Amino acid sequence: MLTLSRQTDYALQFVAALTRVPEGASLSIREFARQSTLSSLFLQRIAIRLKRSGIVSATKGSTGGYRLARPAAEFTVQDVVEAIEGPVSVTLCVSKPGACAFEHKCRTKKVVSKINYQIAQLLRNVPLTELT
Amino acid sequence: MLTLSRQTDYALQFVAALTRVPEGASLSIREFARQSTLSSLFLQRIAIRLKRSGIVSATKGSTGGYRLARPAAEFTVQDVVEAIEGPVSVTLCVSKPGACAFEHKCRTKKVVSKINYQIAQLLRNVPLTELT
DNA sequence: GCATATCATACTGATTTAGTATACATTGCG
DNA sequence: CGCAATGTATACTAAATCAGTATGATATGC
Repeated sequence: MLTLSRQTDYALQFVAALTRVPEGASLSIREFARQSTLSSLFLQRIAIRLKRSGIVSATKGSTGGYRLARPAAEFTVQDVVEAIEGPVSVTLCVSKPGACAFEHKCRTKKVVSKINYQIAQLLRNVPLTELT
Repeated sequence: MLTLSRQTDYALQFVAALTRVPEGASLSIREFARQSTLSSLFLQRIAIRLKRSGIVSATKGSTGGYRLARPAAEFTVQDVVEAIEGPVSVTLCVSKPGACAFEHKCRTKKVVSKINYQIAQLLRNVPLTELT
């Protein structure tokens, strides 16, 4: 339905909060959950995906938490979306060539691919600094 | 997941075929299903939505079928998407103000709204003539 | 009258997604 | 050391969405 999953939505909220964390400090899931009234259990899975994608880094222990792995200006909304949902793919045929039996005589694929590319590009033009 | 439903995909295929129907002629669901190997039952629901949105018009009877309600240049991909899925809404808060309890202290809404608008605008820039 | 269209509604099964539960591992600090 | 706070991992459940099907009604041309 051309909509971002709630996980991605929450991920953006979380990352937005991280852009405000001072250098050297960190933000724990519990603390962010308290601020945002989102489920901390749910946020955990999201944070881990962000970590695996290299957007945030984490430290364990009682004073630990998450912080951006690099300055906010170096990441874009596209990075966050891709970390949670995988590559933008408006239709199946864009991401999985051969998945559609009708592909060889399909007249819309070219246009759809172009739209897909433009949407990804659009997301790439929004750096995380805009979320602050 | 930022993806179009299969219904929308099929709707675009169908509309693309309609752009090639000569003035005065029409294309039946059955005939199009034969060409495209898509389910004709499934296509029916889609065609009806397109009709309700004024994109296509229909005539019943044995020589009936569908045709574009106006020239292809006057419709865009956005019209088709909206006919099937409703207004583009990247997150809930864009289409239903008040649905999110966190809305008043949300830091991402502004950016997300902008992205939403840009995506809709992008789709509006693709006339159906490009599907031919 | 019959074949071929569109139109309307309802149902089912599969897939995805949100959200929860539980256990484990690491770190800081008294 | 021992405890509390943190992240990490996996598995599960319930709700929502979506694809696809079935059936019947209504209109039209020949």
